[in-house]
Amino acid sequence: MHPVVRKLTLFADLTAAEAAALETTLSDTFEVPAGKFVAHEGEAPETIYFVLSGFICRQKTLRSGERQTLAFLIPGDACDLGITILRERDHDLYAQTHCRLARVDEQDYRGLIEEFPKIRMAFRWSALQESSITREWIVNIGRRSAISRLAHLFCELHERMAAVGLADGQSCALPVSQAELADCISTSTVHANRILQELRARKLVAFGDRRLTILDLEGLQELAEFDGGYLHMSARYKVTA
Amino acid sequence: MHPVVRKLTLFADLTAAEAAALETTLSDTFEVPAGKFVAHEGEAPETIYFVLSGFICRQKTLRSGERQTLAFLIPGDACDLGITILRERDHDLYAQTHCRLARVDEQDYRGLIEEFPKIRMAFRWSALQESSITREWIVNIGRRSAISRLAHLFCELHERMAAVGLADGQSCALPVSQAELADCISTSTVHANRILQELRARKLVAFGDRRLTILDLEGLQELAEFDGGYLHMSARYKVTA
DNA sequence: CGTTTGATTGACACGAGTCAACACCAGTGG
DNA sequence: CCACTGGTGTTGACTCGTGTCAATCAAACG
Repeated sequence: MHPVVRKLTLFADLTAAEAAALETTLSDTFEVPAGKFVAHEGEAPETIYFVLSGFICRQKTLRSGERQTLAFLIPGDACDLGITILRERDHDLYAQTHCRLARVDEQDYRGLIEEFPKIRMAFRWSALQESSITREWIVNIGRRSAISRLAHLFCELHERMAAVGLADGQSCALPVSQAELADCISTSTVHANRILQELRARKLVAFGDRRLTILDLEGLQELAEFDGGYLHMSARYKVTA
Repeated sequence: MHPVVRKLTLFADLTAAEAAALETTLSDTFEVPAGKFVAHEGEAPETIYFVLSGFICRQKTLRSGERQTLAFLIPGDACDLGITILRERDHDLYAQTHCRLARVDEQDYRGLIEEFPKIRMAFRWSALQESSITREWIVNIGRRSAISRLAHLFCELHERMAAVGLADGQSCALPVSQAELADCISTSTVHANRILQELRARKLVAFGDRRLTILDLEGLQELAEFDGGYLHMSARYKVTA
C-alpha cells in the first residue's frame, strides 16, 4: 500500500477513490541521497513534501555548530502542510537516509482536500499528531534523564514505524548514528554512547547495524515513562463514515 | 481593538466586515480564575478556545510531579484549532492568571473560515507560528545553557507581547512565579532563581512584581542567541489582497 | 498574628560535558 | 595489495553546570 495511504488509514478508512486521488496527487516524486538537505532554514517554502521512503529530520543548527533534531519524519508523514504562506522556513529538513519524497504544490493539495473532506480531516489529524509529538519531545528533553530520553525516543519511533507497517515484530529500521541520536535527545555524543550501552546492558534494546530491536518493551516503557496516547493512534479515532 | 483581530492583523489586514464576523464568532466568552485548569490531559476536546486576556499555559505533569510548560498563550492566541477531531487532549491547559476566554464550537469556526478565506489563512499562519515556537523551545531547552534559556524566553515573550500591543516600551506583564519560569526552561526552582539573579546582575533585565522589563535588549538577545525570525511576524508576510 | 507562598542562600552531590586517545571498518587511491 | 583516510563507536580522566536538601526571610493573607 502507498505509505501515505497507510498513514492516513490510521485515522480514517479511505475509499478506493480517495486512495487513488491521493496517489495521483503524490505522483511527482524524487529522490534525495543520504546526508543531503531537502530544504534550509531561511529559504522560501515552495511546496509541500511527503515522505515515501527513508528518514527525514527536522533540525536546527546553532552558531556553535551544535545541532538539535526537532522531529523524525518517516514514510507516510506529511511535511509542512500549509507552509507555503510563510516567507521563510524556520528550520532545516535533512535526509537522514536515502529518501524518496513526493512534491505537491499548494494548488493540487487544496484541490484534493476540497474534493475529499475525509482526506482533509485525516491530514488535519496528522498535523495535530505531529504537534503533539513535538510537545512530548519538550517534556522528554526537559524533564527526563538522559537514559529515559533515549528509551522514550526508541518507544516512540518503534510505535510509529509499527503503525505504518514498517516494523518487523519488535524490530525496525533506525538508520541513525549515535551522534545523531545525541542530537535528538540533547546530550553529547559520548554520553549518548554510554546511555545506549546502559540500555543494552539492561537487556532492554539492541541497537546496531542501522536497526533497533526492543528486547523488553515493558521495561523500556517503564523506564521512559512512555504512554503512547499522545500519538493519537488508537483505533478508536477511526472515522469510517 | 479585539485581541484576536489584533493578532491576525499581524498577518493580514482584515476588513471591517471580517473583523466584525470574527468578533461575533468569538462572542461566547467566560472567565477563569488564576490557577485553574481550563482543560485536562485525557479529556475529550469539545471546543476551541481563544485567549482574550490573561496568560494560559500548556503543560504536562510527570509521575514524579515535575511539570513542564509547553507554551504560553497570550491574548489573541488561538488554542487548539481543529482539535475537536481528537479523542483525548494530550496535555493540560492551565490559567496562569485570571483569564477571559472565548469558546467557539467547531461548526461556527468552520462557517467563519469558509466565508472568509483570509481569516482561514491568518489562522493557518497562527498555527504555523505556534508550531515554530514549540520547535524553538526544543532547541532552547535542549541546546542552550540555563541562563541563555531564560534570556531567550524573555526575548520571545516580550516580542510577542509587543506584537499584540501589550508591551509598554521595553516592559510587559509577566505574571509568573520563579517556579513557573523554571517549569518553562526545565531547571529546578532554585537554579531558575540564581539564573535570574545573574541576568539582573548583568543589567539585562528587571523582573518582579509580575512584570518583565528588558534593560538591554541587544545584550539579552546576544546572550540568548535570539533571532525572532521563527516568530514569522515580520510585516513582510502581510497579506492585504 | 500565625500561616502560607514565594524568593533567596549555602553546602554538597552527581549527571553530563569535554578532551583525548584508541579501535574498527569501509572506502579509495597508489 | 597495502597504506591512508574519515566516519563511527568506545573508553578513561577530569571538570563543571545543575539538582537536591535545608534553612531563612519577606510579603501576602485570613
